[in-house]
Amino acid sequence: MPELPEVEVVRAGLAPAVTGARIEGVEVLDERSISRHEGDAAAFEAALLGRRLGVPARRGKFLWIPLEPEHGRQTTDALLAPGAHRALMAHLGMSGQVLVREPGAAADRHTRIRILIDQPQHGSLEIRFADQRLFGGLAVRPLVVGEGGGAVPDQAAHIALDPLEPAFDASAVARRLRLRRQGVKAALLDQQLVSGIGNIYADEALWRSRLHYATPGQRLTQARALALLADVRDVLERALAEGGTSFDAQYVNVNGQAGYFEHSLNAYGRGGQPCRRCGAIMVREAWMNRGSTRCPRCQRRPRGLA
DNA sequence: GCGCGCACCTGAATGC
DNA sequence: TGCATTCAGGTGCGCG
Repeated sequence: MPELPEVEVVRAGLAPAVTGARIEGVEVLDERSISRHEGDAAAFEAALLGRRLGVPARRGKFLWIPLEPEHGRQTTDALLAPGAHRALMAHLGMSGQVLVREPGAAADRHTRIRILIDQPQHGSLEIRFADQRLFGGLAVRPLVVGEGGGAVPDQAAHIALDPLEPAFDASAVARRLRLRRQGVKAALLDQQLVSGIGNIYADEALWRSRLHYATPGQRLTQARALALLADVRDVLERALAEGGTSFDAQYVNVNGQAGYFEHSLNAYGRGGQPCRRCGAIMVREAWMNRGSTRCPRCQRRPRGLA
């Protein structure tokens, strides 16, 4: 599942291939993959055709490529003031992939959108958005001022800074976390508190911090909350260094290659296996319509919780 | 405002 | 062998 490290690997892979490129063709094969776009496939294609792409950017699990300003072109987008900037926004959802291929390369399974570009250094390339479960998608969205002051697509304006952004204020996030009555795992997955964390890295960070997922944020000291956020950052950085996690082959980089962090996972997907710290058998429990894996010895349920 | 449950969606795995 | 069911989970929305 693509979380922050996987999306960052995709962003970094896209940067040399798309920066400065001109869009020569757009083909929407499945309109469900542009459900976040306001308009039909024809409108999506018209919004991109002939535009030049800027440097890909990311916040949490949202990825976008700014479209360079249109000089002398009249916009028909009611959301957009004349001269304002827009971006091609991507969210990978559960199974989205952004692939860079040579034109005419063999078909990729579940390809939903094809974008043909001409890049000054690399010539003609095809960007493919493939998505099995259709939770992800592409959209052309106006850029607005997001948290921290930078430009983000309007649909990501509510998304908090992620732990790898220079402006991320761990002390402030820890204070907000400690106001929550909800369990720490639910808080970590709240993209309006801290972005980029999904089920895999939440389980990994909680294992490192020896915290049960249901521990209320209110029960954490500031030091414990800061230590948890440090563990979150550490696990994200390590996963990024290993090219991300390709647990069920739903994530690959822009060249279609899997990451290696699956081999370094200590919690997610290890139910029934011994804890790498204490040897107790890890348990996988139903939690919030998902699964959550923990060590019953290292990550005990807090006293007083059902 | 917060916390929780649910719909969306497909294909692999499992059960009968 | 074939059909039905279960499971995976990020996001947005509705309800209490």
